[in-house]
Amino acid sequence: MKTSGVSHVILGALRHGPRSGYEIKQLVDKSTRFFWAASYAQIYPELRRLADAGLIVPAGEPSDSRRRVRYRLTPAGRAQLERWLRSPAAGYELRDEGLLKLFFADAVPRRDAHVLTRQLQAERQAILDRLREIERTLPEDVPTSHVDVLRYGIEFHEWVVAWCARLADRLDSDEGDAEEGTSR
Amino acid sequence: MKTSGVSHVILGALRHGPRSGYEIKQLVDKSTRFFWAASYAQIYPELRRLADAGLIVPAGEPSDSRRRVRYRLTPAGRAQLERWLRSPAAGYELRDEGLLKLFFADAVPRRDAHVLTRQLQAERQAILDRLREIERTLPEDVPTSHVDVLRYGIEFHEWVVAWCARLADRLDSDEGDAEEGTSR
DNA sequence: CTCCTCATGTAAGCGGTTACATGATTTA
DNA sequence: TAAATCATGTAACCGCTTACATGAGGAG
Repeated sequence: MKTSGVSHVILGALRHGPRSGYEIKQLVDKSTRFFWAASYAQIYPELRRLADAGLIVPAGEPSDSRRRVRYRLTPAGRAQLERWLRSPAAGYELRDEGLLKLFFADAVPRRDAHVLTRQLQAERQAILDRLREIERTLPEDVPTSHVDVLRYGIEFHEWVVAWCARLADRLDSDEGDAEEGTSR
Repeated sequence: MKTSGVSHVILGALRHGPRSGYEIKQLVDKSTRFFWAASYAQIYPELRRLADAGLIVPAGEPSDSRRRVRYRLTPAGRAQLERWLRSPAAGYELRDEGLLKLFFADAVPRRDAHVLTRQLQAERQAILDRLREIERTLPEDVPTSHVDVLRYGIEFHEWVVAWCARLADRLDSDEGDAEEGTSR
């Protein structure tokens, strides 16, 4: 079976015990969403495919009167997860409208570019705040690998906010130069 | 007309003079690709739509014996570009397989997690090298806004590489602890 | 009894990539 | 004259989002 994208999220989410599609979605929204999102419309059909391929099976556990199907990894599923983790490829895709605007910022007066930068800074600051909130309310039993990645997010956003501030200051101090357009 | 995504790239690419679809694609591949990619299959149809909407027009310039259509911004097109640049929204989307692997890294022994981190570091270092090469070979007349964004890319990747190195060192020094699985 | 959360799903559509098709012009 | 590059385009497909549908169980 060709695993890719959602498959790895699901396989990974099941690595420490059975989870349902709903629970996986919750996990994703609380954690991987920032660098790898997934929706129900991806998760549920993919659970089917993974089950058909024998990588996961419904865990026949005692149901607590909730209609719900939890899946667990089969040996084949765990092997697949480990194979993926050990494989070298690790693509990277970004769509950052803020950077795109900054890139074309010389189409508007310096003033506006300055405002633009401050807006970007504020947005990233808001994300940073949310990440810090997540860190504060982190349960005890969370794996270190999760903490590592969360710290990545926090420290990255700290860096971005500082970078925006630096750029904004520069755009501010140079004020008085030629307006409009050619800011080179 | 509903402008979004490619529209802004095109409008932005035309802000300093007429460009053809081919030239826009080249510009994208050399610069915005890292934070906003675009393919021919997006660019050419979008040029049509923008022209139909009156935001751009074919620049009837003296052709240098090349079959080619360059477009330039109409006043409406420039207004649209500036409106977008001044609008507050600036979405952000990331798909980072490296982080996803790190997130699930406690499914393999510490050794493998260490290797994984080093691989990630090497990949990001390679991107960093390419960005530095671009910076070295930057033409004179490039707008400062482009330089700013390139510097962002370079400094960001410097930060990432350092972060990976730190994590890898930690995974290395703790060696001797419990293998396999529960790395907390 | 009502509302909220739990829980599983699907249809339609959008944004994007990949692969292909075509031909002109320049360079070796 | 062959190969590379310039130049414009499209069809098929894929991954993903949005919106909707349905119903059960728990909370007030």
